[in-house]
Amino acid sequence: MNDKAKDTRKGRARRKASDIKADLIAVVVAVTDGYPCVLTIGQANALPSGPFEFDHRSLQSGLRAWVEQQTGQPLGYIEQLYTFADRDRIGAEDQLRVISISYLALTRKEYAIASAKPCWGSWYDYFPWEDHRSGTPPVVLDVLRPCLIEWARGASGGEARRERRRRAAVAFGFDDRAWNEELVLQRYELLYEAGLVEEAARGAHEGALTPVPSRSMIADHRRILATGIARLRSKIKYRPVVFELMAPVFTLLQLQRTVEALAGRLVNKPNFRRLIEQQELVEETGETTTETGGRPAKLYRFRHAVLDETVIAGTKLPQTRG
Amino acid sequence: MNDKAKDTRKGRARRKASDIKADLIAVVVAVTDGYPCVLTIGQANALPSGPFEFDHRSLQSGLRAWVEQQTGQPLGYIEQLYTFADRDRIGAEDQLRVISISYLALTRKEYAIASAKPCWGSWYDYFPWEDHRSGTPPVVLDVLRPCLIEWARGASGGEARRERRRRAAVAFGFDDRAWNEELVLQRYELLYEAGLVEEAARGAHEGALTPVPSRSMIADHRRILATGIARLRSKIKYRPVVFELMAPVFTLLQLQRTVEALAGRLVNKPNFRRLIEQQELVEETGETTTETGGRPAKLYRFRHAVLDETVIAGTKLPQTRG
DNA sequence: CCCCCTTATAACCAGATTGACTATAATTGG
DNA sequence: CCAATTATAGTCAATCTGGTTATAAGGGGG
Repeated sequence: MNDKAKDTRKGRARRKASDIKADLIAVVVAVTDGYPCVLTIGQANALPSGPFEFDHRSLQSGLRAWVEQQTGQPLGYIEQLYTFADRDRIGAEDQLRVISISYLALTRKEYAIASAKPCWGSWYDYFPWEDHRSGTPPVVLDVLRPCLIEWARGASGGEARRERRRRAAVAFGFDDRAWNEELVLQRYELLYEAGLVEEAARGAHEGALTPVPSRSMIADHRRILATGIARLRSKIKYRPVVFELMAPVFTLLQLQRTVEALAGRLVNKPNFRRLIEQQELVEETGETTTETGGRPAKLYRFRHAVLDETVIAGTKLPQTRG
Repeated sequence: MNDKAKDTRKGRARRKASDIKADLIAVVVAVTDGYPCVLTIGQANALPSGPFEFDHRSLQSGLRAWVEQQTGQPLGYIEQLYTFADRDRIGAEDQLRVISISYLALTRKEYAIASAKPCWGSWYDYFPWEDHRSGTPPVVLDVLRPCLIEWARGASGGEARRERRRRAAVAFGFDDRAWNEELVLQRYELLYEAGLVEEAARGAHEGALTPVPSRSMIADHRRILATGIARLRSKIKYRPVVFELMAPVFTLLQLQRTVEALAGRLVNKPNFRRLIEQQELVEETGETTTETGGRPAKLYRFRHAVLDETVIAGTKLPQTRG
């Protein structure tokens, strides 16, 4: 064995395949009172994460362990987001390749243990341009649009300028295009490319443009969050995952408000009810609540049986194209 | 440093986080003459794969390198399938955790370089029960159904028996249920659980049932293939990925046959044409071909522009519910 | 050379789904 | 008891979907 050679000229020697580290990163989401919240650590600028270790039974259980240790929040529903290992993400000294495996988890804050200090924040603090529930937010038209137009003007060549204009228009719904709430990642990447988010300046980019007012995160965590939001906004339309975020018993309006918080746009009330009922996703508990003001609302619970019945088929939530 | 301690009692000492190996595994798909084919190595019983190494620029480029080296097939479209690292997949001697990162790649055989010996096989060799283009295949009703009924009978307790019956019925469309072509993975896992595929017997399972006639693969490669097929069958319905499998110029019927090969079921011809045209996914080349027999068919090409226009929105292929 | 067979292409129709709107019922709070 | 608020039911048109039928344009065999 050439262990000695390896030990003496550590970093610069040829690398073995096992000089690899795997990081687990979690986007943990909960919704309360119409606010879609994400779980963070540090100064609310990092997602819970930690290395995959030898005694972790699986990737998922390793993730659960890290999140619970760092935030006291136990996780229920988990799904994988993406795995990546680009050169940009190399560890210090270039000695280690880091593979990042990111996950989306859905939970409810009530689960949280009091001992730890879970740090929840509305994800619209990080993406103020994504909340269209009260119409297009001012920041889009007043800040982003002029900045992006300016950015497009900076391209070299007329064709490149038109291309930038078109991309911005598609992503943000300019020029009478429809807003598509699923394009979260495309929008973030466009702003990154245009130097309009804080983290774009870190890599010693060109002219340091003044970033759009929004909360940032360390490394590429905000990008991972964007991926999680996009995945969730897409998934609620064809899988009954919203219920992971609901209390065991809820009213239909509460369910609708949760969907709207996630999608960042309002849906039509009668149509929403019809869609939920005709898919038999929920059943009445027989009770009502008056806590909502007005006429008492029937309480419902999720029919867990549908997960077996339709397995993975149909079961789509409203397309929220209203 | 306790390098010495580590070197002497190698395997059994406490492990560092870096005792990790990452494997890249590819499900490479092409379609020719109505056969959906998968690229294999060895005795057509393994997917192309190899470890992620230090000089790979990214996971994807590492995958491309391995596939090209092992099969001579360059890859075009690639998307990630899943990353896993369960204890089952531990390396020999329990000294190494292996993380497997699987990908789905779409390509055309024409690309293949003559030097290597690419080994293509219809994926229905591995999943004979998945091809419903000529109606429900005999193996489903004559072999799988009785075997699964027998398996359900073997459960302990009436409730467990009913549960098994129901799961089998949902997955395979028994008892007047509709066949859902997307449940590829559920079906495979059900057969695995029932001991009806060859690899289920490897883990020294209970009674060695006689497996259903079908081609098997090493390790869990067949399971990964099932994941890839399921993803592809789902994705062709809402993203224009079929075109990655088509020649630059094609007739609408050729496009339809490709979709049918993937979905394992027939679609309605006029509806298919209407769907393709109204989405403006293709444009006429102005030429026609008589190679198809009968009346000459117009030739079309994919409008790559749609990838920009709709970005990630709409653009869905037929739901193939016919 | 004509007829038949095959495939391409166009037109049509009924049922289901969707989006949007309107009306009515049941509470609370002043 | 009235007004405000919320829940719930019903309606209507536009669209989409699955399916069928009819017509056009080639090649090949008798």
